[in-house]
Amino acid sequence: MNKKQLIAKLSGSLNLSKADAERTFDTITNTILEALKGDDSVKIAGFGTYKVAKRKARVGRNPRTGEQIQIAASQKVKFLPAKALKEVFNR
Amino acid sequence: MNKKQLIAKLSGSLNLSKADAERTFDTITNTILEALKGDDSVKIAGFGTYKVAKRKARVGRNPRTGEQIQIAASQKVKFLPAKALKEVFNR
DNA sequence: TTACTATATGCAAAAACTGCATACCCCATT
DNA sequence: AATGGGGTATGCAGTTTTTGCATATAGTAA
Repeated sequence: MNKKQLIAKLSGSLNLSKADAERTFDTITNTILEALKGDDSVKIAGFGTYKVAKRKARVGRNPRTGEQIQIAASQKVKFLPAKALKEVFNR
Repeated sequence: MNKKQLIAKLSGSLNLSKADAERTFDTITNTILEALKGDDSVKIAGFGTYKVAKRKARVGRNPRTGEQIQIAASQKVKFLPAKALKEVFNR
């Protein structure tokens, strides 16, 4: 399912125009992003937690040439599924 | 930030009551979950992709006792941040 | 059409996972 | 509003899993 299809579904179940559904959706993702930018994690009960994970610098490799490359430290957004979410998929 | 705080923020920016903001939010997460249950991944451009990752059974270990343990196969929801999302945190 | 995303490659090192106790913070119920 | 219970974070070690490097292409999405 892609974003367009998701918006279409939401438009139906939320009884909103597609444009409004999309605005609503974007507002939510942006709010989550803003919180994460402020170095805060976002916990959503029954769904999961978004947090910014810091990754250390390390040695990588160019798969084409085999050449070693230094990879800088970085950050990425991690999503940890809530317990309830795991259970849905493990029964 | 927890769900309650997120809902409060959304209530403001979406100009909805907190109850409506929560219903809207829950509808979205449920829609995503339903899609994932159907073994589908959910791609949201500019944000990320949710997908169900299947993990094979394997041998683990109790870190306290060192004892070997059989770990059953399982599934978990994985979130892969979109390119744009990574860039936000790596500049 | 333009932009993004998945894939595929080899490989080193980071990170996740396991059980379990403790501490803590939410959340729902009283 | 207060309280109890439950989910979640943490730390531990060792093995498994994931990550992410360059880059072109194919497929998909905006």
